Amino acid sequence: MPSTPDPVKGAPDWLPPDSAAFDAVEGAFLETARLGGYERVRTPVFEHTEVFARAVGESTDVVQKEMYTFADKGGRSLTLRPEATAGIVRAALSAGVPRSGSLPVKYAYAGDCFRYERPQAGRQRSFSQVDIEALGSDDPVLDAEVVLLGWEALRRAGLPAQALTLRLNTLGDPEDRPAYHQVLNAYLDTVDDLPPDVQARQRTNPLRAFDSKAPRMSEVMADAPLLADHVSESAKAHHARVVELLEAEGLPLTHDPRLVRGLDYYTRTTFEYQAAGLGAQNAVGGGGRYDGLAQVLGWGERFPGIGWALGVDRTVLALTGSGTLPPPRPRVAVFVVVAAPELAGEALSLVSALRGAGVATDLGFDGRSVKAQFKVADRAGAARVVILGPDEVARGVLTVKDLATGEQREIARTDATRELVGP
RNA sequence: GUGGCCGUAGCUCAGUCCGGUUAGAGCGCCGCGUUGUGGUCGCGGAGGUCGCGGGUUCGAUCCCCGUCGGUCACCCCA
Repeated sequence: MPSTPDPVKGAPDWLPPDSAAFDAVEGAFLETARLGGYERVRTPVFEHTEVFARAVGESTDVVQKEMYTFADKGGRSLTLRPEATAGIVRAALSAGVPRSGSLPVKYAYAGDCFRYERPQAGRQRSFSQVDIEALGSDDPVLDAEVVLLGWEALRRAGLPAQALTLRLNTLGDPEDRPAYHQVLNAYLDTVDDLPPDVQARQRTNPLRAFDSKAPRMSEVMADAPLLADHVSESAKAHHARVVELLEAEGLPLTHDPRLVRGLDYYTRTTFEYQAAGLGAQNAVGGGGRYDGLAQVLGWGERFPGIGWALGVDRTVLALTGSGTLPPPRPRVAVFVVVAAPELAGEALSLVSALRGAGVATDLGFDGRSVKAQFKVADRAGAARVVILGPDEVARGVLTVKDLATGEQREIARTDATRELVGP
């Protein structure tokens, strides 16, 4: 017995009517980016593995256990992107953008990313996000703009403000890290029952101790020295300016000194948007500044940047949970009922002419009864049905029925496009 | 990678605890009630290897073991 293949674990399909919600959310995000002057970029879904290993960081979970890495037939190690920023920055560097254009450049991106994780509510192995990246400026005004745009994008997608939380933190500069790591490790060494995973991270990236959700660790970390208290004066001033600007805009900021993102490239400003009604995975978006990323990727000079990623799937989920999904639009405006099978060719010509005039139009197939075709028209959400039968053809007319009112009239065949355009 | 819960019609589920002749419901789908007319209503119909494999039994959707899949959570992130 032949059997159809199952979908790949964690790789969701989007079919109607759900796909309409997906498009609406992605569209709202991209439109917000466009209004902010961000231009669309596309980069490949795979990169050389080292792009992510270096950018995201060897010590991260993403690189250590979540990447789809494979060798191509030329023996290159390639990886399906687990996130978009690294590839976009790499593309900008490949094109010599730091030396060629007026800065900052503003990029927007939409597409799928891939991480090998156990799926759960709001988390899939193949997921879709929209990113914006502003490259080539370390102006705190830019930080504020980016954070603000993310908020507006989520609002435009339909999430009510009261369902959203915005968490903000600063991670300082890379140069601030070694001294702080010493302070933090000294503190952690005073704790005698550290969980093994935290002990392991102490060497590679002690900041990740803040990530641990072990009950014991929440007590421990409550008293831990905070990075925000050990950053340079310029980073502090930068953060203060960002906060000042965002508060002036009335954004409901939550200061979270323990917000440590799981990607190593973040510096200074980091933030996360959380939505209600999502289950355990409640972040619908996040981002931050990554002033050291270009250099990690081998660029010889400083090339700062900042951006966010918003989860499309997760936002659809949040909208579903809060019952604020917009109703899907009708599939077509006009439906042509073919009252006799031999008129199918004539019907196709009519449909084609209507489409040419910008009217979304479908027609009946399979020689089904007029009654059955009307049902299809109704389900398609058509406002009007055009009946094409032997009688109409003989007299050079069309019968047009308004499905909402039930009114029916005849029009001349030659007037079809003019009569059927519009409401 | 670890753990809880769950796999019965296209979908949502009942039945399984106390194994027993043709496995049910609602929705959806198809047709009929109009000889060319939808949404309501009525009637009829199609559709199921009860996830898969093995075991116990006279007999398994039901009990046992294994396996695969789904789901939620941990870890972590969008």
